[in-house]
Amino acid sequence: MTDYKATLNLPHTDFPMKAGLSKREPERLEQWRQLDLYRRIREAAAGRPKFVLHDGPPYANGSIHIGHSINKVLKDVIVKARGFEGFDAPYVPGWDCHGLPIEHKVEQKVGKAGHKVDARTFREECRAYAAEQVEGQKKDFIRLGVFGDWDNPYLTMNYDTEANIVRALGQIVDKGLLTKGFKPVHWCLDCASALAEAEVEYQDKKSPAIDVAFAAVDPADFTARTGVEAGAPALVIWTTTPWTLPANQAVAVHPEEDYVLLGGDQDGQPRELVVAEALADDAAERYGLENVRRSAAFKGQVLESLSLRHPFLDRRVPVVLGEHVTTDAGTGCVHTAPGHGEDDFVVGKRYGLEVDSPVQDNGVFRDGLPVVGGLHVNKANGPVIEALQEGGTLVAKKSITHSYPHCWRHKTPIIFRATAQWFISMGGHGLLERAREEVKTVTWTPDWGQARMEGMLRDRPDWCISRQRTWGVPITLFVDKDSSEPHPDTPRLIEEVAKRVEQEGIEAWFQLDPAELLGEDAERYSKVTDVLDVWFDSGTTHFSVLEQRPELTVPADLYLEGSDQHRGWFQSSLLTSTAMRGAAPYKGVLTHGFTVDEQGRKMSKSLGNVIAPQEVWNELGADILRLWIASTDYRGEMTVSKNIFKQVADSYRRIRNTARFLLSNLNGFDPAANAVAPDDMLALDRWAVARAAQLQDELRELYNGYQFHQVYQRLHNFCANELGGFYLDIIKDRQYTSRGDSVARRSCQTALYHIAQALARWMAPILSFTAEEIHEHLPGDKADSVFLTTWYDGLFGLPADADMDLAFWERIQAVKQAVNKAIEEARNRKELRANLTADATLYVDDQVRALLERLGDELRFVTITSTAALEPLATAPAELEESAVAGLKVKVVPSPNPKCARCWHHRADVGVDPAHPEICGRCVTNVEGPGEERHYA
RNA sequence: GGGUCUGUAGCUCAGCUGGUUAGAGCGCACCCCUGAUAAGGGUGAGGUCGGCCGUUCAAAUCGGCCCAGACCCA
Repeated sequence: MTDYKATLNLPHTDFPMKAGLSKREPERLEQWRQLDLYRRIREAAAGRPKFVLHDGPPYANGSIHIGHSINKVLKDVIVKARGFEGFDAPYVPGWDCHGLPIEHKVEQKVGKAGHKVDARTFREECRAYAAEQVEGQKKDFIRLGVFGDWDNPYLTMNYDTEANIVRALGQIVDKGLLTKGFKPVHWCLDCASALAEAEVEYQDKKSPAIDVAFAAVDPADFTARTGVEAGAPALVIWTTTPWTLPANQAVAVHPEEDYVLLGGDQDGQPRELVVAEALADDAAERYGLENVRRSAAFKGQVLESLSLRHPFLDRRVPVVLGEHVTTDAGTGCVHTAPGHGEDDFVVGKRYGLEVDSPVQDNGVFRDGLPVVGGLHVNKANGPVIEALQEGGTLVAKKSITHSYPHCWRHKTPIIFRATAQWFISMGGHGLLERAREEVKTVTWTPDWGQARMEGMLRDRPDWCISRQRTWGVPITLFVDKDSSEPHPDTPRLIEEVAKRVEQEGIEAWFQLDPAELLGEDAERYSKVTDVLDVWFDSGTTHFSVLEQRPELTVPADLYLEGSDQHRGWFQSSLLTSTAMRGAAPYKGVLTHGFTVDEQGRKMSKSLGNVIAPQEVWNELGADILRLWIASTDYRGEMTVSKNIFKQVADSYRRIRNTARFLLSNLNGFDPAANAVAPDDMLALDRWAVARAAQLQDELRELYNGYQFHQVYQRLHNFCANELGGFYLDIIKDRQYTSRGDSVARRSCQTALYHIAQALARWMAPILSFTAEEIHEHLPGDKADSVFLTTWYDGLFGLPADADMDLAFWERIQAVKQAVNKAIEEARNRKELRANLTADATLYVDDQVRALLERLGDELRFVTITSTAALEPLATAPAELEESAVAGLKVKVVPSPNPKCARCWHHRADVGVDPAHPEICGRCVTNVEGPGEERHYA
């Protein structure tokens, strides 16, 4: 038997089937580094329209987790896709470097500032620690394949950034938006500092729950207001923080709520207690009242300004009205201490109540106070309750477990405490109102982001930006020692300070002798030592980064972060930008969800369902991680598990092998010399290119709309359906058996070349490593990197007058499916094995005949059967069922003809040439004749 | 407890303004190939569209309630 295999053009490529990503990706990174690729891309894109995605700085602490990966990869996909779309899309990564978590880490190492080390040394340690963290995270971000200016990122602790944060504060002061206030803030007793809202978390806590009677000073006044006769009426409040009672200034009731006077005996003593009607039964039971009498109901508003006696202090407090009062629990009468609660503070302001804050920074009550003087708040509940008992004002006492704010670092309960703090006023110059207007100008993705942002801005309180901490950008103000007013020359002073900070960092402020700047005035002013909330640092990067770096612009085109940042960075950025320049710092905001496990639960160490990104790229490769991120709809929760990564790896292989097959069939193809002109290409090949062109349009639209999971779906389906299941299967015969340089084969290679070119770029934003590998294996002249190109412009559609248009080929695919089905049935009946052992007869009506006749003799190459004959539908054997294609029945029988040793088709003309007894006529001409002609497939 | 979301085959996703037997790819089962071979081709089985109640001639698509989950807030 002659070996005809040598006469075939079998596929060959060095592009490996096995990706070996975990090993190859680091090599690729090194190659990119040596190419100085990020800079090369910038050069190539110079002068093109800009697209600025501004990086929200991750906090410089800890190794990166899967959430970081999602965030950075989504950004990278967008930046790269914008590059292919023809934009100059720089990416300057950043880090958030000041703040509490770093202080905590450093405290564990060197002890608290001011105790074991001085503040200056402590800050140096913080700076060193943050720098180290930045390097660690940077290494991982680079490993993910994220392109950016990694040699020159922005750090909020860079001296110039610190200086510009100070300048940003200066602008806020200039606008008159900085105010000093005495307000209740979350106060951590262990931090001895105010906490940002983000630093507070809720946990269950056991607390005493007491009911306390506030007796009316004048029972006659009570009766006059309510029409209820009473000897010694008292309003009852319910509280879980007895220690705040010394600061009580009022009792709040709801104006529209119904209240009643409960009369009865408690342990033999008569009581006359005012509670909300809705809670009266509960209350009576809780108090163990006997012989209960209940008065007619009256509205809360009639009690307004009724004078009450403080339960254990010599103080008279009024009844006030508040919409915040609820009847969910308690009594409907609310203990009000403006120094210890937000609602209380607001009501207190309306009624001119005193903001009493008897607790000092260290959590200890001021000396000399009755009952609690000198006591720590954590030890004050007992004495307060005793005092109530003695005064007979304690009506009930039990213990409850409830959700209570805790410090996210110390995990200890925090308190509300009024302290002197610096605020950015939301009302100043209508800041909040203006910001709400700006929200409307922004494109939110998903669109509900707007509603969420608006909701959060609706009742936004003033922003407390001061922190009594060590590692942060200082609030660089000199305030009058008497009036606490900032120095009248503050704008100039702040710029002076900023210049020094630019040279020496924030230490310049802490070491500054006020006399240097103030001269003789230094006596009258003191330096503020508070530092800024870190949200101010990151919130002003639109100024300290976007406005400073020449390659960036304000507003940015896009901010992209997790959906928690509606309250975080998106908001701090919006507020400061609106305050400083009257406009939002971004044109668009995109948010992604958080990861959950297969049960839909969040990732946490305690649940043990955490997947480390490092593990993923070490085992499967960064491209698999990237593909997972792209394949998941980021708008909702993103489910992640080992199992899902396994599935993603499976689909990765499909895409990779499709590319590999394209490349292997480009063996011996030089596009410059061998490409066939579009008009000379075979119909099927032109169709394949046209489908690719169509797909490219879709993919571009999907990339532009940030719909990456759809990009993935379309890309994968194209590889599996149009290519694997149809085109590539069909062209194998022609590729392998026709003459090496025949039009039939070169036409196909031309199509494969165009598709491979396009495919590498389609996947490049997502599968960056693999795309570069494909690009590397492409024949012909090419750029040093796929990322130095834009979308492939070598694709072309079908001619407008094409006989075989897209609809035609769609019908052909349906016919092929019908044939497949008939073959499969025959195979199951054990009549057939391989497709090419089959002869197919297609019984067709006139319509289908008109369709299929256009392919002439080449129909059998499409059906991949040895013959494909057309017969009238009416002559079909009775037992044949109609196929899924109307007007078509398919009969498949084993071919009676001998198998050609070369092309494996079963043909009657095998041995037609005596010199080649084992092969068919077609193969003879392909082996030593002029070669067969193909027109369609 | 409040705000904003999510819930379609084992998995990842389509299903537009309500209208024939709810689709795709993967996975799975079975078959084929051995000239893409730790690949490739084919056929097939999988769905109470989270649940309940409504509106409607008609709902995965509209409304209400409930359940589960996420983020934010209290």
